Amino acid sequence: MASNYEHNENTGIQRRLTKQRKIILEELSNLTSHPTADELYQIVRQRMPNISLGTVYRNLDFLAEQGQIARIEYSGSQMRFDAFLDPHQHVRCVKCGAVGDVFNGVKLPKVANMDVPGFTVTGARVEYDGICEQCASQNKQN
Amino acid sequence: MASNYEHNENTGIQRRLTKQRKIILEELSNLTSHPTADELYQIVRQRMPNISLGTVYRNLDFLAEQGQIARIEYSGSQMRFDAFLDPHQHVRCVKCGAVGDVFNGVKLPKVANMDVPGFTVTGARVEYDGICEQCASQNKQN
DNA sequence: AACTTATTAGTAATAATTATCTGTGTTAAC
DNA sequence: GTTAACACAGATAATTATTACTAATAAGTT
Repeated sequence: MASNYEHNENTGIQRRLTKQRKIILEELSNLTSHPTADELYQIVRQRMPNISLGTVYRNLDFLAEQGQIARIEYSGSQMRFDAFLDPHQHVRCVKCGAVGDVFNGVKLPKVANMDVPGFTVTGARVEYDGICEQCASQNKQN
Repeated sequence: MASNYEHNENTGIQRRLTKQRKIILEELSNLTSHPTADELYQIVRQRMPNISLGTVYRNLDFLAEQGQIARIEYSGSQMRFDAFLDPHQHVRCVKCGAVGDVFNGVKLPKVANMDVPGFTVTGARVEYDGICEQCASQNKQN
């Protein structure tokens, strides 16, 4: 039953499992919608009305740092978060920004030895663009 | 001397090739650095001190809309612009955000017929992460 | 229970971008 | 050539997403 938060070996800083952190992780885990910080804030608020948006941001940062959740930094848009960690890729609706999972995506080859003048390439990812069902049906949604 | 305006067939709106627009496109074309709007603003200012940042943004938007330049909307970072239109991909330095060109990148297969529940996939792109030479040598630059 | 200090709520600050507004220069119509 | 229409400029204000600051609180240890 040991806590995950007892000690960070690197920094020596003791991390605490606060109610807020617990609820944020719980609620994110219940979602498949890849919410933004603010969207998750609205949800968490229902269980904990006084929580602040800053706390949500801070904990999402922390959890991403710990590798417990993943940041989805999709091109030119707001940051989104995902508690599902199995390797997969993402599509984004170019109309509304909704993000979906792609499990049968393109497999990228090893990229570490690529010859790119001026850069040492360390990684790569594929981003898909698309239209979500909702936007496809309602042909003029934002 | 041809008239200095363009007629947009789609909108019927008459567009003007202003000094500002001309210089913005010229200076961007001279750069291989994929500048941000503000970086380009600083450069254009040397030729036209009274130009405003808003004008740079407005014209970059316009030029991108017309397909004369490309927007580089790299994950979770500031927008950058590129006047070089031949198909290529980009690396971004994870330390300083600098963007470089990748010409020998992964070729993505056609993606339009992918089966992704809830989405119609229309396109895809590869984003590379890396470290630029400068950051690699000075091991503690931002 | 007392103590230490990481974390919180609340708020202010920052950064990037977009919108507004008024004046000006070009263009098209007379 | 005048004039009316209007795209665009510069200046500035507003917005949006995110981060920083601070005093009070509470998690985890002793």
